[in-house]
Amino acid sequence: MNVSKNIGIKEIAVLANVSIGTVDRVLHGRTGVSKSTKAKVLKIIEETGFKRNLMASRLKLASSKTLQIAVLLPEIKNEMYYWHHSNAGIKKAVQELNEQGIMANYFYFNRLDPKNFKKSYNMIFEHEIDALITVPFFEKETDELILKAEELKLPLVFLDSMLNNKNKTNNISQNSFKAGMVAGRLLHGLVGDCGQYFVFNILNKRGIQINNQQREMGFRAYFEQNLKEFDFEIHSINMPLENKEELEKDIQELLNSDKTKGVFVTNARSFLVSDMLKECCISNVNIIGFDLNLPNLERLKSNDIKFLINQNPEFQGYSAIKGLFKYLTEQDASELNLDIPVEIIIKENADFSEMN
Amino acid sequence: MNVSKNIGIKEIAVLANVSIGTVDRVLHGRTGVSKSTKAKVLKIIEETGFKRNLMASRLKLASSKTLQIAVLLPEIKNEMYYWHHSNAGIKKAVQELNEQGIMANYFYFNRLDPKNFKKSYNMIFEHEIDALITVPFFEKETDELILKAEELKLPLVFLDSMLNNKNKTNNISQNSFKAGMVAGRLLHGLVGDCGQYFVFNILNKRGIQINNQQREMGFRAYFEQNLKEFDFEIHSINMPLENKEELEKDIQELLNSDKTKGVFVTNARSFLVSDMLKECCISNVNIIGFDLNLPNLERLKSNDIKFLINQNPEFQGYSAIKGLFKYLTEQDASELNLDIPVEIIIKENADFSEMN
DNA sequence: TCTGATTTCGTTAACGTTAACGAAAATTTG
DNA sequence: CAAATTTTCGTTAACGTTAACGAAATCAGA
Repeated sequence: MNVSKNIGIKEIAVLANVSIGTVDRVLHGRTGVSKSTKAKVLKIIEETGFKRNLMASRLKLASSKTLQIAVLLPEIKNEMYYWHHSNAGIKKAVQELNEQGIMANYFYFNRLDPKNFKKSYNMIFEHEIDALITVPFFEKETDELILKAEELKLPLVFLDSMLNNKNKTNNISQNSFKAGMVAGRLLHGLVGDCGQYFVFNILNKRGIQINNQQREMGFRAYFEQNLKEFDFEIHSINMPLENKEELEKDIQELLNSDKTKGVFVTNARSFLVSDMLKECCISNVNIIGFDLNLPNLERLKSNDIKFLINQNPEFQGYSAIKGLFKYLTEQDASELNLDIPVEIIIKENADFSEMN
Repeated sequence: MNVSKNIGIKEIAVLANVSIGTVDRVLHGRTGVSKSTKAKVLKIIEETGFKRNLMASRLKLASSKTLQIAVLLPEIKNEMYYWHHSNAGIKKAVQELNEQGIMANYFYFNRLDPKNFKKSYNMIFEHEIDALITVPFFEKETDELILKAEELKLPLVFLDSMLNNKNKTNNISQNSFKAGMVAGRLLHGLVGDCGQYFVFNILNKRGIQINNQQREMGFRAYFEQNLKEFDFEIHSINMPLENKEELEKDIQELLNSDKTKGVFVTNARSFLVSDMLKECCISNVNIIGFDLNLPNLERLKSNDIKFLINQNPEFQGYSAIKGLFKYLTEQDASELNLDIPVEIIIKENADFSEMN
């Protein structure tokens, strides 16, 4: 059992023949140290593999300055809503790091109003913050935000990216294309080569999302890559949230056959599709959708939905805070980009405890 | 933006009209404080909701005593082997907590020799350790270990539990029955009601494991619960690792039909079954197995295995260290029992980066 | 060469917790 | 009731890092 005491700033100072103050100065790249002594200290640090003790560092610093993380998310209407989970993860991480001096400040924007998003982040910039966590909802406004953050040298992390950011930014999100591929294989396994396939894109007032497009592309890519003789069609159905009655006729026509049917719902509302198809008396249908919201979980439990894909929003939020903290305290940005696994949920491995 | 400074031991001392030394004494339940002052301090602590600053605590304590965690795992033969991943998770957590004063000491036992397991943990007990992480491989010896650890008041965490521990202990492991249920649904989805089902239990010198039995039970339970008219058979095949040639004949006979076949391999060697069936020219077969070892991943990539269930050994090891640290530093045992999710892996959401 | 400005650097008091040390108070003993 | 014990409690120096403060050394200008 080796017991190697970690080397500290004091030892470095002795070895380099300087004071701890000087070591601290070079560690933080502060001014006031000559080139030669800087080199000397750096050499010793290199040789000894010294890493500063973060816990001592945070103990000292947390008392004078707590890191302020701004969080800008869509308005949360419903306790069980998707963003509620992102928030929960953020809160959990902040709780864990609380004594180390970090705080989250929550802001919300109207999910249908780009202007409001812009106004919100401009308002945030008037406060003194150290980083911003948000969501790339609106293409143009997001680009502007990226530029502005760069200008202000403000770390920026996006959750649930729906945009192909041209500028490289920090993204913690699931690869939607990959998720579509997963959905493809799962549905294909259930439905087989002789079935019918449908992609349901549910449209809200903002139209179809890039995320959903990517998911559909991945879904189609699965079939193209895995079935040489691809002689059956995948129907895309764009379903507006309102006046879906007129759609129901088309659906009756399209889906009313004896064939096994596979339905891929590219967003979180697969329960709506499930209910609609049930109402239309469509049978022999296998549905796969996204996100573990309450109504989806109910349909999973009742076997009306076969698969759900989890984006783990709680983990996304949690990771964003942890990653930012690491970046702000260690200048280590490695945890600011995360590819959230495509988690496959069925009735047997689902956690229904939130339903009770 | 509220900025609430955390209350400290000093404030408690002032409020209770005692010195910080006394506050520290009641915080640690040490002797030397009268009943009345103890009550007084406790009351203030309660009222203020004071939580001691762990980072300051660890800063002080890490210098005088680093926590020693003993890790006793089966001998690791192969870099890619299952236990290698447990080890990697343990190492990662220890790395993260290094400066807070924690160390892991690794020990290995012969996987086929219960005596050696016992000898190993007895040897470990001669060292000064603060906790032990191990694996419940052998029923009798594990029970003895549990008793001994209780006696020594030594925290004990089991990874990959294969035993129904009568004594309550700390387990970080996947629910094997549930995993079997998951396998049941996934295979049933692919194979349907008209197929044939097989459970392969691969036997090594130690015979069949309780884990594997539980998995089979879960698998069968799925079908019993979900198919009212359950008129087809699930064949169990016990396959010894050596002289499997004689088995091949039986298998030829059993599996040689046009029907779609579903094969559930209850341990990590599904690649062996896959290869064997291929050799026997059995077609139309769907295999599901456990663990993301290299040969399994290769068969997943080549579509010879359809599903793999991940037990996330790395996460298990990681969580064991983190949980023990929390317990040893905060007396909070809540993270010492973990139900590892049944993670479903298919070709599209697998991480093949370790194959390269 | 002397003054003043500037750069370089060492000293020190914190951050909140811990526990050793010893002083004071309370209790027991003869 | 004084001496000896025992119990209760306050003081203090750490843990490793930070940054303010000011001293010493170097440099610039006349």
